[in-house]
Amino acid sequence: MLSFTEEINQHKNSNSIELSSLMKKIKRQTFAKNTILQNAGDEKISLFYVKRGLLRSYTIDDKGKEHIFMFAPEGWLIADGSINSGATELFIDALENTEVEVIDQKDFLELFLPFTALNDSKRAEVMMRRMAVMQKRIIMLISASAIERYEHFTKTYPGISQRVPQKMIASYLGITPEALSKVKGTKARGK
Amino acid sequence: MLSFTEEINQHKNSNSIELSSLMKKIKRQTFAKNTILQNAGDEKISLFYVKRGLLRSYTIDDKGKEHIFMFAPEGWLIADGSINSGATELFIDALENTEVEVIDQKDFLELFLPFTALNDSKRAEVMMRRMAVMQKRIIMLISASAIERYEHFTKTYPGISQRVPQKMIASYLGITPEALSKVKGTKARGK
DNA sequence: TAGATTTCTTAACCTATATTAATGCGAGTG
DNA sequence: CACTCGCATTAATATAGGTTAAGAAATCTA
Repeated sequence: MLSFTEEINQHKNSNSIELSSLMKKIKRQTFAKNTILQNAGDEKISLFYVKRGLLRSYTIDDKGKEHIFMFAPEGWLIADGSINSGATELFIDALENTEVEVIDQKDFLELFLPFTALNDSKRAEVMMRRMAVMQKRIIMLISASAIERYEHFTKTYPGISQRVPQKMIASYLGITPEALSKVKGTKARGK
Repeated sequence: MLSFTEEINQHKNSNSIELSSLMKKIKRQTFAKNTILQNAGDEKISLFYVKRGLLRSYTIDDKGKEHIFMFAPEGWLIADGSINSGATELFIDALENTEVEVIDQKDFLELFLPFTALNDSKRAEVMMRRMAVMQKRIIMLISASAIERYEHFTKTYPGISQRVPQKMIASYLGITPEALSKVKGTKARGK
């Protein structure tokens, strides 16, 4: 996927006033490892495009347990999809020193999307691809065993298993770190 | 949500030639209970708007087991979100005698979306709402117990638990019918 | 580098859910 | 109405994964 600024630069045809005012809405920021970019309950929803590094989004349940919703390595877009009560439900933080482009959800919807050529069927396609990924994950979660989930993860995020702690992968899969460790061990030994 | 035709009728401002050619793309059909509307592997992806009745979408795994992805009662839109290899991955069938409006995905993307006023930020909002629902379900699946999942289901589909067999609800939740029966029983007795 | 801290692994034990099977109920069909 | 057949329930048993705990390995930090 292209970053926000790259996407905009593809459409220089438009007048430069509109273009530069949109460009001002996009901030480039760097965050140190372990920095929190968004807290659940924040009223401003932002979209982050990862240029370098690694982010994750997650919830914390009543018992204080984290549940990772997604990871976002280079080239990924990450944001809280929830729009209830206008506030966010997910935390987003940096698992590595990370460089991002940021845009407000409001600006994204009102300025960015209408500006780019994506405001035709291509834009719907991008979102449908995203929904396809979620559909696959839901089906996996209702049907697959721990080891099958792990294998699904490695396909979805190639090369990421070396960059994040296993306990976070377990959290993403909806199992405990101990269960993941066990299941990986027995699988390796079984070969 | 509005049906396809209702959506179109909101935009009579456009010229009537374009409007009537679009209208021709939308078919109204009725399907008897237990009829299959779409098989996994079908090359034509259709979108179904349910005017009356009840549909569901589901996969069948290697062991022949069904996994229900979603239900679609009156007012819901149902379609296979997967776009891999241009073919569908889900089955869609009728749980009741059902009346729908149907449109091809291709026509939906190329004609319907550009036609309606939804081709601005509103359209993105509709899809974001959909993604928010999926986000909630994923978080529920990685974090909630059987009974919590059931309660989440009754909130998502109020009034539907009386219209579908329990074993299908169990399938939607990713648990066995026996487990759902037990868990409901102990909960009722526990009160 | 040493020490502290976090993460991973292993193991013993526990619990929720799966599996299998038997029974009874209810809806659909002749 | 009688006969299926699919569905729900219950129970006995099995198992995957959870919990707890402790030590080993890796990573961070001074």
